[in-house]
Amino acid sequence: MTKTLTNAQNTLPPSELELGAKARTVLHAARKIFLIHGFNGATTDMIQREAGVSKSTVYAHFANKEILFLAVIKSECEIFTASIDNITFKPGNLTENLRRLGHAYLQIALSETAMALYRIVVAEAPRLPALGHMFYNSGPRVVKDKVSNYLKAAVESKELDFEELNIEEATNLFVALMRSELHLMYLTHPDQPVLKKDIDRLVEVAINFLVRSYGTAHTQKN
Amino acid sequence: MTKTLTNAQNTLPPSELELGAKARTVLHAARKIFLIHGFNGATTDMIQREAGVSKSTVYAHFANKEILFLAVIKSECEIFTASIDNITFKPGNLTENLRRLGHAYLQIALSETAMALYRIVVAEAPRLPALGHMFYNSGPRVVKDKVSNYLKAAVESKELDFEELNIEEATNLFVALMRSELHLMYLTHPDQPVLKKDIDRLVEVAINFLVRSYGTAHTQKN
DNA sequence: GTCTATATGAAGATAGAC
DNA sequence: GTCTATCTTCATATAGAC
Repeated sequence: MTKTLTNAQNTLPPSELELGAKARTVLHAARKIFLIHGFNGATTDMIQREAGVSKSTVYAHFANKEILFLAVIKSECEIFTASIDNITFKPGNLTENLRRLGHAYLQIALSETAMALYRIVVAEAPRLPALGHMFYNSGPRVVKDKVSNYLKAAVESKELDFEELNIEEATNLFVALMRSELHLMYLTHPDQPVLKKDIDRLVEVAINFLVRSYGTAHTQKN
Repeated sequence: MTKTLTNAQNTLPPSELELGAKARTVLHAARKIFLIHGFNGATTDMIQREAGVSKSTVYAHFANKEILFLAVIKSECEIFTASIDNITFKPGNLTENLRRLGHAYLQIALSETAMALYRIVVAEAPRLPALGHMFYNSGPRVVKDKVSNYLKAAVESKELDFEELNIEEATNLFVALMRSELHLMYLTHPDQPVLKKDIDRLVEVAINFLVRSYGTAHTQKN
């Protein structure tokens, strides 16, 4: 009777918080294996072995491989969102805040975990569109809201003026400048380490670009 | 004896041109199946069925699944490069040429095939780094060379002046502006069609952005 | 819930006839 | 080279004891 109050459909993965200790062990093992091997490359055997439990323990908590996979991705997306939410602004000038925004974002987006997640989601999205939407809404969407709010404030305080562009377009441009081409570079060259120096330079170049185009008399250098 | 003149190592996939009719049938079937299902998701059974041949015919021409996969990706990359090479400039003003460059690039990058290829390469790159390098060099690298050459000419003709930026950085910015965020949007929302209107707007916005920042007295509007 | 053992199916790859 | 039939391995998932 009271059972109906919990997850009505067992087609949905359980949320991490409502899991017991053993189930979390399985989830963490699954996270590791899926992020390394992808959905099809990962096997329930690997996960079971990594977790140090038996097969039936896995299936006692997760109906099947796909449900377990979705639980992992959902959990990762939540962590992703949380770390973006943690980005803070130092009250101060435009350039400094854009710099913080850029560094914080790139530190997340270029992390091992985020790139592994990106690889999997982009690969599986055609089969599981919900995955793509979840990822977009937990990551890029959240970043863009953050940037968008900041840019809006900067327009109101007359530090920026986008003229013919609306805020969403301006946001897209700035975020795009930040991520690419470094993101693509690392995605296709997994054997090369992410260099802090490159990130720093990229952020400066992007900020410069933005301020040159849409800074006001207050913020333009020339 | 003369055999040694051909592919010395059978660990390398054969080039498309040196294949017989049946082998090409297999390759084309494999192309379709791999681009839809990815490496692990595709099975040799599917490929065999799609090609309308038997299993041993597949293995007669390609040593194993991975070799066949590499042959497909290599072939796709070559086509990719060729279509980028086809981008031409209309002698005329800066804006018009950037527009041609942008449209041609996005038409390729946002095509079904290119996005399917991107999904697979990005997913498999950690296991097969050579794949990532090949893709980067056949696609993004070629585009960037194209853009780079054009921008260099535009600097020499005093239509653009990048000041503190070198040409490579300027190229990265422009290409990044073009691709993102539309690329990411479509990757994570495979159920949504690519809209010409969005591409057009994106190209205009990016060009405007570039010219505002780095146009000279000749090319600036204000 | 958790284990060991196993059912059941599918995958990659090969044997042997033609 | 190409086919049919098959080998072997490994995958997902379950049965049944504790």
